[in-house]
Amino acid sequence: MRVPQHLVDRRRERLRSLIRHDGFLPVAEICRRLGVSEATVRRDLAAVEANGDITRTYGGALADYNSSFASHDERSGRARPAKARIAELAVARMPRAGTVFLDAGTTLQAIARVLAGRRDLTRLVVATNSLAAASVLGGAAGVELHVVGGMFLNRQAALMGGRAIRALEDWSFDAAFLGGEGLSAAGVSNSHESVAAFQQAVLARAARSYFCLDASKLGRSTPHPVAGWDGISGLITDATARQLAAQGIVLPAGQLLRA
Amino acid sequence: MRVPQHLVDRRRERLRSLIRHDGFLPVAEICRRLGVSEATVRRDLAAVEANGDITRTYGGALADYNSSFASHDERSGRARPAKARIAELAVARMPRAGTVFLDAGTTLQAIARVLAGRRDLTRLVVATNSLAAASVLGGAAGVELHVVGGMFLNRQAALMGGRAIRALEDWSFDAAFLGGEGLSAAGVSNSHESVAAFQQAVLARAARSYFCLDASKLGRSTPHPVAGWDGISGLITDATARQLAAQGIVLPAGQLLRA
DNA sequence: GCCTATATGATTGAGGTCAATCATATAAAT
DNA sequence: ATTTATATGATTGACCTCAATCATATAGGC
Repeated sequence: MRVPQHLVDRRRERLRSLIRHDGFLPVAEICRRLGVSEATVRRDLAAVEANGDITRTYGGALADYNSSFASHDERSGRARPAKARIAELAVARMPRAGTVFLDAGTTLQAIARVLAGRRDLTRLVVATNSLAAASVLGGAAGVELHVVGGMFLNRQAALMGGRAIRALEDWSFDAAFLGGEGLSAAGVSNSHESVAAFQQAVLARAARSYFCLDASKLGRSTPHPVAGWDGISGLITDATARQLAAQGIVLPAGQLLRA
Repeated sequence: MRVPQHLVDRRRERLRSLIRHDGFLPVAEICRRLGVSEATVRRDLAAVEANGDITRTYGGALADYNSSFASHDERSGRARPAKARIAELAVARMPRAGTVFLDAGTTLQAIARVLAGRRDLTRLVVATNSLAAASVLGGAAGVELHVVGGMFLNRQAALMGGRAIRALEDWSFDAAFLGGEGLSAAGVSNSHESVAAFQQAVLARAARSYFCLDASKLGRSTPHPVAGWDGISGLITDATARQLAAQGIVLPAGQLLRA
């Protein structure tokens, strides 16, 4: 009945990605897809949930980016997940009135959620190419929300491509908040060229720019560079200066904003 | 025990935004926040879910924007509502390859859902200003999805305004499928000027154009006219020719497509 | 003002979900 | 090779969720 550890790990990784892909899955459906019993699914869910990427609900589990319900463990004093702390730091850097850009990605979604909860905004214009961020911010108090049009990329659930870049010509931002997939000595990089090109177009139109990446991106180098460290205003991350230095990333004080 | 209709509507609107904000909420939590019984919450959930913005799960409800889980209610073999029949008629009018535009609104959302289920599309380019339609169509087979950027209007969950109209200059459509709020002898009308202006811009760039409205819009005349009957290719509706004639709407055969 | 339609909360029975416990098979440890 | 640790599935009982039904109060139409 016992199964090798590496198969267990693989199954749990698969579970994690299934949930993140679908947003929500009921336990019965997970059983069917994974071909294991409910008991095992529940145990797996407990294990993956402890890693902080998903949240269990009665009857299933959902990806964390879908829910600020994760906030219930914020109250219960435990260490809040890295993304939430990054999000608060990013929102603190936003003006109460002005124009900002929000990129796509789970970290940016966390930022959108925190931003939607702010009650002191007066006239903040937010532009985004992320449908998820738009959903969260739609109707938020004090926010005028714009979506930058473009071609829908399924993987990122975001709008990209030539039309998106052209749409940016309409804009200039007081501050841009961007995500990324790789974080190395050379700077921030992404795995898709169209994403990198779009982000560069955003950078060109932003007075200030912040990259928001959690520590899991550290050391990963993806093929399409976006920007070097001298081109950006700040890196918002939960990684320590020591961890960053180990990867050859040394930033002047003020440019590194630790969550 | 009975409560005024506008309060019910407001509570349901609040429910919708609560769920969209938090991504997921358990029923018990909704009860607490709305201060009503579980029975009422379940009824509200059923009502809001029918509008297509959220998905119920066992024990709660989650925002639709990420879940491909919304299709379960199509399976249930009940008599399909008028919108679904309108949707199938509209989708039948779409080319398998080409460029089409989808407007915002619940009827168009139904169309998007049917379109996403089609498996015979080869290279259909779909442009929309509706975030809901985009969510549904994201990743659909054979569809290249584009979102027309613009300012987000909370009421319609769609993108409008000058930027949206300017973004249309990039496009020309083989066919456009549009919604509307009023249906009278004069033609189709809407309650918001920016919506009407945007739709007119779409019409100007579409070789063919179809308005898709269910019978509930019959006789309602809203202040901002969009188009007269001579300017459009067809009206797709579940209303009978007799019902239409009673409102002074007489269309030549071929222009009236009855669902 | 009267009547009807309906929004609500309570109740109930059916069915779903969960954590705990246990037996078992087998991967790791020695 | 033997022993130990653990991953699994089945079972059980407690708890939860849900839809249906009903009584009731009141909004909305006449």
